[in-house]
Amino acid sequence: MQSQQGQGETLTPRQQKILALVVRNYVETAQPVSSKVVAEQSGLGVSPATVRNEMARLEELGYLTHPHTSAGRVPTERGYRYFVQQLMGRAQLPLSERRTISHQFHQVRPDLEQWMRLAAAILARAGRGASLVAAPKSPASRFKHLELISLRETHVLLVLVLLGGVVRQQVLVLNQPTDQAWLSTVANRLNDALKGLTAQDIRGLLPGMEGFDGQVASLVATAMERYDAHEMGQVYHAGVEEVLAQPEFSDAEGIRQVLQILEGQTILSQILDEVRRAGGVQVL
DNA sequence: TGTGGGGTGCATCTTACTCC
DNA sequence: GGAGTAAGATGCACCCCACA
Repeated sequence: MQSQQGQGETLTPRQQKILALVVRNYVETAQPVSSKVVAEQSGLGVSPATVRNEMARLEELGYLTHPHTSAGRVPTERGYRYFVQQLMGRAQLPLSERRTISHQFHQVRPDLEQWMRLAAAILARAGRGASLVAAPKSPASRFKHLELISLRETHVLLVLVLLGGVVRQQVLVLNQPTDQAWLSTVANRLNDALKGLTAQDIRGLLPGMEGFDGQVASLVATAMERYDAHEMGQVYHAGVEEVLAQPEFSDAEGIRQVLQILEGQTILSQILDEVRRAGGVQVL
C-alpha cells in the first residue's frame, strides 16, 4: 500500500478531488461527509452513486473510512497525509510575514535556545494554535571553544562554546590571584587539546591533565554532560495554554489547527532559513 | 420503543466506446 | 454492425441515529 510519492497507488484526478473535498468538509463540520454533498460540491457532474463508488475505492486504499455502514466518510491519517503532501499545495508566505520573521531573528542573539523559543512563538502566532519545536538532537555535544576572562584577582569568567552555537558561562573562584595573560595561555592550551571532543572524551583526558588545566577541563566536561542530559532535544512550546483554555475546543477544531500548523511548514521553512543564515547551526 | 430522515450497498439498467 | 466491456445512473432494501 503505497502512494504516488513513493508510497504506491496513483489516485485519479477525480479521486484526488473527492478526497480533498472530504478532508475539507470534515475539517469544517466535524461530521462524516456524504456522497451527496461531495457530488454537489465537486463540480464533476456525476451522481452520488458514482461518488460512492470512488469513495469505496479510496476506502480500499486506506484514505477514507466510515464510522458505520450508513455514515458518511471521514479521512484516515493516511488521507490527511496525502491531502497535506499532494493536494493542499504550498501557500506563499506574504512578504510582510517573511520580513517580520527575518526581523525577529535579527533581534535575538545568536543562541540556539533563543532561536528555538522564537521559532515556537512565531509558529504559534502564525498558526493561531499551539506549537512545539524540538532542538536538533545529536548523540553528544562537542567542544568548540572556551575563553577565560579575569573579573577580579581571584574571580574568572569561563565562557564555553559548543559546536552548534550553544554558549555557557560560569564564574570560577580561585585560591590565588591570577592575571589575564596566564588565563589566555591556559585557554589556548585547552582549546587546542579539547577541540571537537565530547564530554566523555574530555573525561578520558583528565588523568593526564594537571593543576588548573585539569580543573577547567573537568568543569567543561561537567557543563557539557549537564547540557547533553537536560537540554539537547528539549522541546520548546508556545500557545499551548491558550489552546487548552478555549471552551469550544473540539476534535474538528483540533484537526483544523493541525492543518494550520502543517500549512505552517511554509513558515517553518522561513525560520530554518533564518537560522541557517544566522550561522553555523546544523538544522536536522 | 416506534418512526422518520439521512445515508450506504448492491443489483440492474443504460449509454458510450472499442474491437473484430 | 454486433458483441463485449466499462462507466455511470437508478431504484430499493437496509442500517443507524435522533427524537417524540
